[in-house]
Amino acid sequence: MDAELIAAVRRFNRTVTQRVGALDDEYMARGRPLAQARLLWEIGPGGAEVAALRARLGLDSGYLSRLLRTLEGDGLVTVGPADQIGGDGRVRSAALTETGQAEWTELDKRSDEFAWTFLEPLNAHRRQRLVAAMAEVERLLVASMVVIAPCPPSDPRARACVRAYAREVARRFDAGFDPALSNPVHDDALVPPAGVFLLATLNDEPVGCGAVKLHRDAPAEIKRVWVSDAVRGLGLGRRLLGELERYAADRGWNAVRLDTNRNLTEAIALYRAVGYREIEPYNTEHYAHHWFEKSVPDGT
Amino acid sequence: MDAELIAAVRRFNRTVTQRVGALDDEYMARGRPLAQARLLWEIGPGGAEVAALRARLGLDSGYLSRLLRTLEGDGLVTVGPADQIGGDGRVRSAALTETGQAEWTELDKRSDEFAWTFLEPLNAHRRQRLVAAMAEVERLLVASMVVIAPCPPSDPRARACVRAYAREVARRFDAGFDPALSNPVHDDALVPPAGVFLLATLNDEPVGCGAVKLHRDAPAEIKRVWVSDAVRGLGLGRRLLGELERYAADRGWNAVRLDTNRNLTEAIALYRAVGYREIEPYNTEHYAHHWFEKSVPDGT
DNA sequence: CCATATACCTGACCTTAGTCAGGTATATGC
DNA sequence: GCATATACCTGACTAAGGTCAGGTATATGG
Repeated sequence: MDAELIAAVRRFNRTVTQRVGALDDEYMARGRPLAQARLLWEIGPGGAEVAALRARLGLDSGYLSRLLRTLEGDGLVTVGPADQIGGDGRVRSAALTETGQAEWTELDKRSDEFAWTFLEPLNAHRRQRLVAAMAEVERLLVASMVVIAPCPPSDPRARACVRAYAREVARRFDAGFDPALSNPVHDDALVPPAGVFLLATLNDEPVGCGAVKLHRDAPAEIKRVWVSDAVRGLGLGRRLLGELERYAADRGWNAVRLDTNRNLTEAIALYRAVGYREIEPYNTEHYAHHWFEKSVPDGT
Repeated sequence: MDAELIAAVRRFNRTVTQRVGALDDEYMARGRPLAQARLLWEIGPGGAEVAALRARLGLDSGYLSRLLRTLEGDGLVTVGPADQIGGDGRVRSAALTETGQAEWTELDKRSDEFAWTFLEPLNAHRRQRLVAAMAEVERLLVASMVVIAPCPPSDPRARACVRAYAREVARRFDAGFDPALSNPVHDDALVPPAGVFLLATLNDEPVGCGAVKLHRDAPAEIKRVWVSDAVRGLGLGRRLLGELERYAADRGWNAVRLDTNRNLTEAIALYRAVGYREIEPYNTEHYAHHWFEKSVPDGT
């Protein structure tokens, strides 16, 4: 741990996040309790389902209900059944009344004004620099906010990742990608104890994935490592690979291997960088040009 | 107002300040109420006077007393008379007990760990970039956190600024600076209605100043514009000049003038940039080589 | 159709944060 | 030495944030 870097981050946390965060809250609140203001904001002009609000704001179900009743009492919000056709009759949905819309617009305006207080004292050149630096901080902090956790391959978020993976290889392989020509991977093989599917999420949105199959009497096999464009270049691929290797190692496997297409050059570079070495083909995957193996240290 | 820049700042506020700020609080709190944890932190290994804590944390006097009693009750802090020799007998000072010291060290360690969570997933190169971007954001946000307000020239913070100003010109003038050779400025001339002294503060620390004398039957005269190294290059000098000009204009003066030394090149560049034009000498200031004047629009 | 799960709700309750009106002891200007 | 200000304190009070144990209505798997 580099003490100087840590000190710099701490200074930033103190002066920027604490101070700006507190001011932002004040602007947002406008005399109203902050929790109410935030909720009003999250409901937004388009309305939102109660469950979604609960998840986004991380509130207790009872607490959220009470907040909604208060906003209803103030004539800012109406809560009614979510009117999806044939939808779940228990689900309810909150929408802004006309007064609520006006209030939301006011909040939006004040948020703009608050942001402007940072830009206003600067000249055009420094404004650009500030915004660029903010974007850089934001992007690099994203790396620490990505959560990697096991997930059933049947989960809609997992499916979304695999579809994105397929779309990407279709775009990059020389002759597209036809799943029928490729060795199939069954869900069952990616569910413990046969293997695992890891999902990487950023604020609960899927941004990457990876899977490993624990073959009987053979090295474990890594499949479907994919990282969303939004978070590429932040070391997520490396982290996913590491977690998959550790998963296999912890369960007694001492080597992992994988196949890949020659067009995925950054992936190949990554494999080499983290210690994979090229081996003879161990399967007949139609789209593979390279096969790699890495021995993984015992998990004990 | 540039909508794109504003949107970028708002995104930053949302993802960085809100999220990181909230996490930082959690780390800090460790099960203890946040206000207590913050107070414990602010007391620090060296102890602190109660008044200083009140100012730094912005707490109500009664509330702070109660927090101190709680920490005392938990055996973390002792509060006793501030033992300055011949000091004010009303002033009291808080210090950490041994347990309190241990707790403080733990908070410090956790703060380090929290900062490390941002750095850890990045490689060395990106760590440097993150820290550099954070420093840039911090520096540019400072501009919006500087508060300019009138202040009696006898205020200790005003005196500190004027001393810093004198030190700086002593360093930069060709033959040093001897106040006895320079036209004196009396405090009375910088107190309304004769004139005003403006103090620029950042978190209540003085970081700049400027004064204007409202001469009878003559243009107003700007004196002692100084900006601390810590905030130089953020447009504070320009802001101070603008406020001084407005002060004079609002009171019926339609021109301001000032004298300056040839070595203060950035100041001279600033004067020209904001509309001052060079005039014949209007006084016999020993250290002046240039005299400037600007007409200021009526305040009505 | 029954058992169980889920989505949302209500009521009871608690802690934390913070304000305000005095109170006591010391300092300060005249 | 008196009036007034100041530094810190106590007690009474309030609002906000939040938890928890049920309750009701709808969904779901067998």
